Amino acid sequence: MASKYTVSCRHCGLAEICLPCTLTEQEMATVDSVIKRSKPLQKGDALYREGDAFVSLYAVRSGCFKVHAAGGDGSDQVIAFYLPGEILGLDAIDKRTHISAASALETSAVCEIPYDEIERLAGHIHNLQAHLYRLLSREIRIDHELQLLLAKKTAEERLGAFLIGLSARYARRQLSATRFRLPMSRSDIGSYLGLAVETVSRVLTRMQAHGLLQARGKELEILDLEALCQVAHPPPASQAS
Amino acid sequence: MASKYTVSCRHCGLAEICLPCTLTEQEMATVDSVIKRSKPLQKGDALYREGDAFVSLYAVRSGCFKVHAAGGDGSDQVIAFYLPGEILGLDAIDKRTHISAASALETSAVCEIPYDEIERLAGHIHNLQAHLYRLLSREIRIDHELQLLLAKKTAEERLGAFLIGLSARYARRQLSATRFRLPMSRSDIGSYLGLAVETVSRVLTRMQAHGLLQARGKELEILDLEALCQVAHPPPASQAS
DNA sequence: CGATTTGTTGATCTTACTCAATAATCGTGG
DNA sequence: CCACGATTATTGAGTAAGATCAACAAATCG
Repeated sequence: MASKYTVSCRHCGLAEICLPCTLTEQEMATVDSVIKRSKPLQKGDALYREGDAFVSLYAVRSGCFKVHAAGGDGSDQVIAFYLPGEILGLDAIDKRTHISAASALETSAVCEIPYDEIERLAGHIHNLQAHLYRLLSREIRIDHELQLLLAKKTAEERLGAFLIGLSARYARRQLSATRFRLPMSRSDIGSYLGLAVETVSRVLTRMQAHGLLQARGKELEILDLEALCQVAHPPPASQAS
Repeated sequence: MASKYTVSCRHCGLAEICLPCTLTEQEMATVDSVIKRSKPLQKGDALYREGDAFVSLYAVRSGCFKVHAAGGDGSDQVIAFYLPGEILGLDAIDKRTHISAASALETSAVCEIPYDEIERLAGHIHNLQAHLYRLLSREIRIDHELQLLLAKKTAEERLGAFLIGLSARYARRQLSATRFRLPMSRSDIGSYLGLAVETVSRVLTRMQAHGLLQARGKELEILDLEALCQVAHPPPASQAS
């Protein structure tokens, strides 16, 4: 008899968050048995560094991580943010080496998923195999969506789309879609979106002035999600004033 | 006895191009048997469209494809280019729907890899399973590298890095790294790199004036790969004049 | 061979970057 | 707990890079 579960240790409480997959009780227990619960990381701690050997995937249990890599010019470019229920390290499977670093943005905890073991299990459990393919595919899809976001020309569009995306991710976790804490700094956001810190700050101020949101430090409240979507997705060749 | 082969139909002649994987002769034959050779597509033809049901992955056999999606503002944003030996459609596995379209940039041919069948085979052939994970992981890695490229501020850096990347991909196929045809239009390049067509044209002209390359229409010759790398990877806080 | 698309070049303007100064927040130790 | 320094965020002024608009040239295609 198959029941709805999730690929992640059950003690993590991530059941509703990861992609749902259908495994039997026994299969689920087998998967659980290879997943380790790691000790928490403090703000700024590295989960892994550029060049580290790839051993495990990590499921964020709590907190938030940024994945970042050194750009050619010495700057540290943010590639992605990971919230609870999301999986880090998928880009390292191929080369068996981390090409980017992952750092905690606040006190965070992860589940460690030793890759060789989960891959071995996938050979026996077909639904697990299919689940992992979907997980990787989803990451690719998200990356492609980000490219669309970054193609948006104005700073308002980028930041708007970014905030809407964050909101949706919190909502998926049953948290408020309109009131949350930005775990990352303005400069992380800027790096991620290809904008200067000052521009991020200015755009937030401007959005606030227009009554779209309320930002006090890292606390954010979206006051007009509708209008924010308008800003992020401008209707073809027309400005709604 | 296992021998070195590649996941792709043998009649495609892609043996050196795709990720190498170790399969027995018999396993290789089984994989080959599910892969179909499709009829060629003409320039502008769609391999699949946004919203199409996902059925197969496609290995580019000859020619070139662009993957593109409608941005919020109605524009058609280029997400990626695929050259022979590269696999299209990996972003659609999760949702079973293509979220972007793929179009031939010139007369092209593909091998069709029915996903359900290859996934089923992966359940039996462990090396194939692992190979597919690496394939997906590589796509994620490439996307992350692109993000680093797009974070590069100036048009020169982006275009330089783009051309170097293309050069490397041609070189991997045993073709000239310094003399090749750009299969895509200037406006495709601009869309991909987040630049206006005019900027792409101007930067190419400028690079030509500096003796870095020779561009006549779609024909490109890199005259000074060393210097082009300098342009793409500017040394920290110093301008080489 | 003419029509249409694609590419180049020029002039102008806007956006976001840079530099700079100030303000708020955070973390730490007295 | 509060004061201190350090980091992070905001705001302002000036500038530069690239977008846009426009005209023209070249290539492609039927």
